[in-house]
Amino acid sequence: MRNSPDAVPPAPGEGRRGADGHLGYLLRQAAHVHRLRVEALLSDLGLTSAQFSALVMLEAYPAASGADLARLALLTPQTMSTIIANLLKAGLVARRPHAVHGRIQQIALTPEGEARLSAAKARVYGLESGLLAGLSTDEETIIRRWLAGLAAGA
Amino acid sequence: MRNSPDAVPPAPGEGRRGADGHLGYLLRQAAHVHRLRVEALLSDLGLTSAQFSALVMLEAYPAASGADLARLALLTPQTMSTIIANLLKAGLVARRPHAVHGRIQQIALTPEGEARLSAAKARVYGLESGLLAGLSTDEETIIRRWLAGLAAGA
DNA sequence: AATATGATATCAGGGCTCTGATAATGCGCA
DNA sequence: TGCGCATTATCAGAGCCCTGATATCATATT
Repeated sequence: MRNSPDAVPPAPGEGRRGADGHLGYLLRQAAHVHRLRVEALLSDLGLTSAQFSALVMLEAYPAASGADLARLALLTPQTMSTIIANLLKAGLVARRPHAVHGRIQQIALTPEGEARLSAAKARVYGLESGLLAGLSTDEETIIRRWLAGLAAGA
Repeated sequence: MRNSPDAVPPAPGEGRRGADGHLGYLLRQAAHVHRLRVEALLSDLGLTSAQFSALVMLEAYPAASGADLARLALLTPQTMSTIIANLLKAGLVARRPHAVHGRIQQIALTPEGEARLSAAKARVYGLESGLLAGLSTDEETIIRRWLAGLAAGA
């Protein structure tokens, strides 16, 4: 503490803030730090982490609706709607009404969106190797299974 | 997809959304799902995940300043400031000026804040065991080390 | 055919998180 | 003494994420 020299906080990596802290707390911090890294990497492309995820999904599932994307990302339709709105404003995606279902708006990448996504993927996926640094394949498998189980609601 | 039967998305846990997806993506989803669980658990106490974290730190480091708490949580002072503002509004913490340093505001739990925190901790730490379900101690150590390394900026 | 149900989209509002900018305080050094 | 630097707090603005409520459209039920 800067203001109370009698209660010195441990540095990250020490005490309960380190590997013996609460697992939920560690998970939160790790995801937070990783998200900050991704956003720093993408900031000059004018993309946020959430926008990048949406573009990746849109590339994999073209002509998806907002509700489709929300389901894929485990987000609410309202949240996805604001992300899409920002991508629309930036001209990275476009919408057109569904040919049959009058209410549905299909969303697609624009050429500019594809270009931006391509540049972003090269950078972000470069972080992936850093995430694996120092891990054996067995360890990687353990971690992957644990994370996937959590994400699937286990 | 509900609107395009020709492009069926995998369920969570299948395909690239499962354990063979991108590690950064898995990390994000896992932390997201866990945060939702914590907030569902705490909603009737009127606490968010961020507020709970702040209260835990305040209990461990009494009379910390907003800047201190921000450092502990790896958040910006501005972010911590809004969290504190909401805790103040709810009467769970109180502030008083530092005895020597005129600018610093020291923050402390109120009795109501302590009571609320105590109830919340019992619930949240109960989730911890679920996070460990099916893991050997070796596996747990691997996961802990990986998360802590990431959070520490490795 | 009329109604009920479910899916989609959107409005409103609140909390979390960031960046950028501003102001006040305390400390070190010329 | 006085100036500059670091720290603290705060204002402003933007994006993400949630809950709750509403309106539109499609389909299934009666």
